[in-house]
Amino acid sequence: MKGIRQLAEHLAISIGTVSRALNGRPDVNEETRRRVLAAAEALGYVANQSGRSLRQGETKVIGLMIESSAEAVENADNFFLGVTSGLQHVFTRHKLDLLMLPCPSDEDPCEYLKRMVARRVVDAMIISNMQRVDRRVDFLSRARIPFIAVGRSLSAGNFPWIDLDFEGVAERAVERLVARGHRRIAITAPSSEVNLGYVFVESYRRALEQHGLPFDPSLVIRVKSSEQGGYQAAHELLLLEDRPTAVILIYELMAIGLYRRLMESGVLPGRDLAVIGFRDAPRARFLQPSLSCFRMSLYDLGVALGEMLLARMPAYRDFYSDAGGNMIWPLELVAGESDAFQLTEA
Amino acid sequence: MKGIRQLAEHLAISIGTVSRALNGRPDVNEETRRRVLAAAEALGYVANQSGRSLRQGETKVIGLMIESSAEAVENADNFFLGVTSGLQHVFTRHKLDLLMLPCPSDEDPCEYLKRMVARRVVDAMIISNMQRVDRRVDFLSRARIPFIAVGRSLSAGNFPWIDLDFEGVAERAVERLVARGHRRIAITAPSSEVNLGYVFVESYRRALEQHGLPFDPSLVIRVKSSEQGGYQAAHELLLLEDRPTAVILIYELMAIGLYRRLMESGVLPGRDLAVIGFRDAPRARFLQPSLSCFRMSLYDLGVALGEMLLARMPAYRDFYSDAGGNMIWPLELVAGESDAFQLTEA
DNA sequence: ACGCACTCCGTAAACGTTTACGACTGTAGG
DNA sequence: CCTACAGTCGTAAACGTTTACGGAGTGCGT
Repeated sequence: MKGIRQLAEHLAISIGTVSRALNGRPDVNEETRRRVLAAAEALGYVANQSGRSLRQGETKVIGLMIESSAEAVENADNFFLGVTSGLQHVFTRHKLDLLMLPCPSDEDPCEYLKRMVARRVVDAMIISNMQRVDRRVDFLSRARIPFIAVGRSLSAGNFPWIDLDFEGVAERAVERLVARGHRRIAITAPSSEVNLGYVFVESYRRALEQHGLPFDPSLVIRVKSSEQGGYQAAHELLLLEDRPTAVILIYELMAIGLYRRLMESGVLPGRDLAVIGFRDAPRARFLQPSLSCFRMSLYDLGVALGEMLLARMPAYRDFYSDAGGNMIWPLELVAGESDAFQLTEA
Repeated sequence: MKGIRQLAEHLAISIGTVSRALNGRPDVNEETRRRVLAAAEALGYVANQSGRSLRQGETKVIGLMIESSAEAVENADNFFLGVTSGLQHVFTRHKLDLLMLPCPSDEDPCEYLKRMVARRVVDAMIISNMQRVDRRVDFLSRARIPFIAVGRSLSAGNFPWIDLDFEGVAERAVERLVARGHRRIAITAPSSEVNLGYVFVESYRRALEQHGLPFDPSLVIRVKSSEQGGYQAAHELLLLEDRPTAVILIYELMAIGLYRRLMESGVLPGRDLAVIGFRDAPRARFLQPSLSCFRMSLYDLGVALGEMLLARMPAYRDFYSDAGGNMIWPLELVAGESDAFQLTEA
C-alpha cells in the first residue's frame, strides 16, 4: 500500500473524501466512511507521517533533551527510565511519540536545542539538568515552543517546571537530625552553578536558622552527585577539625561511596555519624546499615510532567486542566538505621 | 526564518541553488555557496525535516522498541540507558535521532510495530525482548526494513542480532563451580517461551554433561528475572529435598532477593550456598558477601548494535564493515566472595 | 565560425497529506 | 417556482524540500 491516492483509486472515490473519512470529519456519509475504514484496514494503509506533518505543521513528537555522557549514565540509576515510563503513559494516550535528544558533550546545549527546534522535528520539549541561569528557557519562551523543565531555574520569570521539594527535604532532614541532638550538620551539594546546588543549600541554611543553629560554610561539601562524590565527601568530612555528627546527602547514590570511605576509617554510619539521603537510587537500597532517605515515584513524576506539558499545548489543552505554571514535587521520608541513634552530649 | 524560499529571496537566488549549496552538491559556485551558508547561519535557517523526509523518503530517525511496563522499569536498572547511550554515540555521528517506541501492554507488539513502520516515521528499527518465535522478525525481514535485534530468536533463519554469550557464561559458571567441588548446581531462568530462558538452560545442560553430571529438571527454577524472582527462587531452593550447593542466576538483580530469603533461613551465601550472577546490575554490586558475576560494558554493546545496524542501511553501509549477520557478546568474570569456598565432601 | 565540453543556475515536478472552496444533489419552506 | 439549506463529495492548492532536466554563458580546439 503506497498512499492515500491508491486507496482512493481502489475505492473509486476522491482522495479528499478518503482523508476526511479517515480523520473522522463530520461531512462524510457514514456508509462511505465504513467502506473507507474497511479498505484501509484490509490494505494496511496508515497515513504517512511526513506528509501529514508537512501539511499540518505538527509532528506528534515530543523531544526529551538528555545528558548522555558516560558519567551521567553511571549516575542515573533508573531515574531517567522511570520518568520516561510515566511520560509515555501520558503520551501514548494521544498517539504522541518521544524523541530522545542527547546533546553532544562538545556542543552548547542551547545551540543544539535551537537546531532541533528549527528542524521542526518536535512539537514540544522537555528539558532537564537545569542551570541556574539557563538560556534554553529564554529561547523556548521567546520562540513560543511549548516546553516543560524538570528543575527550576532563575531565567525568564515565569515558565512551567516541576521540581523536587528541596526546601521540604532540607527542612525535614535538619529538623529530624536536630531532634536527635545534632548540632553540627553537614550537607553535600553540587556546584552552585547548577540551580539544584544553590536552592538546596539555601533551604538548609534557612532550616538551620529556624532552629537557632549557625551556618558554617565549611560544612557545605561541594562534590559530584555520584558514588565517587560520596567517597570524596566522606574524605573531606573526616578531615574537618570540629567534625560534624550528621550529614545530609543530595543523592542516595553518594551513600555508597560515603559508607565505604567511612568504614575505611572505622567510622560507622548510624552510630558515629548520622546519614540521610535524598532521591531514590535503587542500588543504594541495600546498604548496611539501611539508609534513611526521601523517596518518590519516578513514574508519577513522569505522568505529572507529561500532563502539565500537554496542558500547555493548544491541541491537547482541553484534556488537562492547566494546574498553574509549576509544581513542587513532594517526597516521602523512609526511616532507616543510618540516623536512628540519639546523640548524647559530649 | 520560514523556509528555503525566503532564504532564496533574500539572496536573490533560485531556491534550487540554495538547496544544492546547503547540501554540498558539486555543481554550485564556491563563492555562491559561501554566501548561502553565511546567510543561512545569519538568519538561522535549518531545513524543515518533514519536507525533507517527504521528498527523500527517509526520516533520519531510528526506532527503538521497548517494553515500558512498571515491572520492566523496576528491573531494568541502567541496562536500557547504558545501551541507549552507546547507540546515540554512533547515531549522532550521522545526525540520526533515536525514537523510543513503547508498545502499550494491551497491544500486540507486532501490530504496534507494523503501524509505526507504516507511518514511515523511522528508517530502521531496534527490537529487543525477543520471543522464541518472534513475528516481528518475519515482518521486518519481509518488509525489508533495516533492523537489528538484541537477543536471538528462532524466527526467520538469518537476521542480524547481537546476543549475550549465554553459552559461555553457563559453561564457565558450571566449570567454576565444579572445580570447587559442587555436584548439584541449580539454575534460574525465565519461561522457556522467552528465547533467553531456553538457550540459557540448554547451555547449562550441555555444560553439565561435559563434566559428567546428570541434568536434574527440578534444579531449573523458572522465576521472573527480578529481585522478587530471586526471593522466590531461594524459597523454592530451600524446599528441595536434596538441596543444591550452588546456584547460577540469570540476572544479578535476583541476587538481592535471593540473599534476603537465604538470610531469613540462616543460610549464608558464600558459605552454605555458592552464588554466581549474570549481567550487570549496579544495585547488586554492594551485596555482602560480594557477588561473583559476569559483566560487560553496556555502552560498548550499544555502540556495536548501532554500527551493525548502520552497516545494514544502504545510506551508511560504506562507513561500517558489515561484520557478518550477528554476534555473540562476551562477558567478563568478576570474582567475588559468593562462590569463593571449596566444597568439602559430606 | 562552429562545435563541444564544462560550469553554474533556474524551472518545475515530485513526495503524501489536509482542507478551503465550490459543486451537486435533494428537501423544505415560502 | 424560487430560494435556502443541509448533506456529500470532488478539485486543487498548499506545506518545504530535493532533484532531474535543460538553458545560458564561457572557454577552447578545430
